[in-house]
Amino acid sequence: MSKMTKRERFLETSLKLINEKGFKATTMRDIAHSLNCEVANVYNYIDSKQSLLETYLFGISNEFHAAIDTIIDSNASSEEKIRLIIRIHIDLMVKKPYELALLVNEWRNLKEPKLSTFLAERIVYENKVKSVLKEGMEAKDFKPMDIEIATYTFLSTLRWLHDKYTDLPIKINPKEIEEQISEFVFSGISKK
Amino acid sequence: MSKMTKRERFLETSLKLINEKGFKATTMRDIAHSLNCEVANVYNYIDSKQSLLETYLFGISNEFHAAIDTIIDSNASSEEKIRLIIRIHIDLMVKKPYELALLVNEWRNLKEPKLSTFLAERIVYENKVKSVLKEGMEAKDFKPMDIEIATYTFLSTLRWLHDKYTDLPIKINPKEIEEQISEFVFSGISKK
DNA sequence: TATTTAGGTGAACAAACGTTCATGTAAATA
DNA sequence: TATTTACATGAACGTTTGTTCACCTAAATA
Repeated sequence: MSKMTKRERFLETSLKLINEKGFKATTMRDIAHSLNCEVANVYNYIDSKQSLLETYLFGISNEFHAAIDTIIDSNASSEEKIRLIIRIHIDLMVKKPYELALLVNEWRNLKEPKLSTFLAERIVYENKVKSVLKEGMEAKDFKPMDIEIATYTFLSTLRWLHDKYTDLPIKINPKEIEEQISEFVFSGISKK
Repeated sequence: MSKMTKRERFLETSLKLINEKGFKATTMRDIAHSLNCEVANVYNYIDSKQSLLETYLFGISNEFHAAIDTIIDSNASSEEKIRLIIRIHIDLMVKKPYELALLVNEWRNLKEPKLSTFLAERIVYENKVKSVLKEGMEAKDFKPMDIEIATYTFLSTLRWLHDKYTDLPIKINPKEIEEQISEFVFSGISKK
């Protein structure tokens, strides 16, 4: 399907552009220019600028949900579940760093009612993580913590990845990152 | 100084607006409207929309630098320095949550050469944190870690604060957050 | 009193924006 | 061969944008 290929090339190009300049600052003419065509042509591939953003954001959001659901439904231990959550974040960063960066930086540009849908999905995701931490606390695998603070702090440890991964030409070793972050999350920086 | 008061009221109002809608999405007419005046009047307080952003960003950036310099120049232990860095981040979140949110979300909208200046300052800040972690590793206070990953992971644990603090009407207890995050950073979530 | 200053107005500007339209071409399909 | 399809164009649209201008008013200052 030559259309599919072309459309995907278009999606990839505009994705990088939006990442560099931000969604609002990227104009349809910018996108056209980096594809060596005229503005009007862009509308052969996409309905509107807004739907472009929606495609990216809900696409990557769904991937996160699919991945975490598999983990939660498994019968792994709480610790193992947290390790797996770390892994899927790093996997997705390697496979789709630009989509991930968009997820963090550009969701504000969604309009209602899509914005509310997106935020609701995000809360659901956070709650899934929260449930794993809670489970682990109740099983005494994890220490007693404020569950809200622990959830946000934990998720934050994974939120800088895309930044370094989209910028650097030299890619950091994902396995190394996974080990280092897991170690950080489970036992911190202090020498015991 | 009635001008100072008025100008500060103007700065505060536009700061919140920009946080809600994003810098690009906030128009000068939006700002005027939320001040119950006309657009032209806004230019009595500020040179341009761009300089408005610069004022905020470099203002809060300077505060972070001033604070961390005091810590680094002290003769506290590495662990104590990290604890103090956590504290200043939380202090600033309490005092200036909106400026902090801007620092995280809107720096992309700076234009050259201010953008480069800002990014250079940020790298300097990260390097200051890095030096504390390195110092602690060499003194065997901290475990052996990849210094880059440790720095970014540590700083990330502090980067979600503003989000919750600007949104919620009920403020979380800063002292509690400080303790929880310190515990997370130094010894992780595992029950030892 | 005369004058500077702080605060405020409405209209207008040139530029940039997302989007549409009528039209064209070359290849794939029927 | 006839027709659909994918890809492409340039001009134009209505809006919105940041910013400027000439002008106004009331209070503080000289």
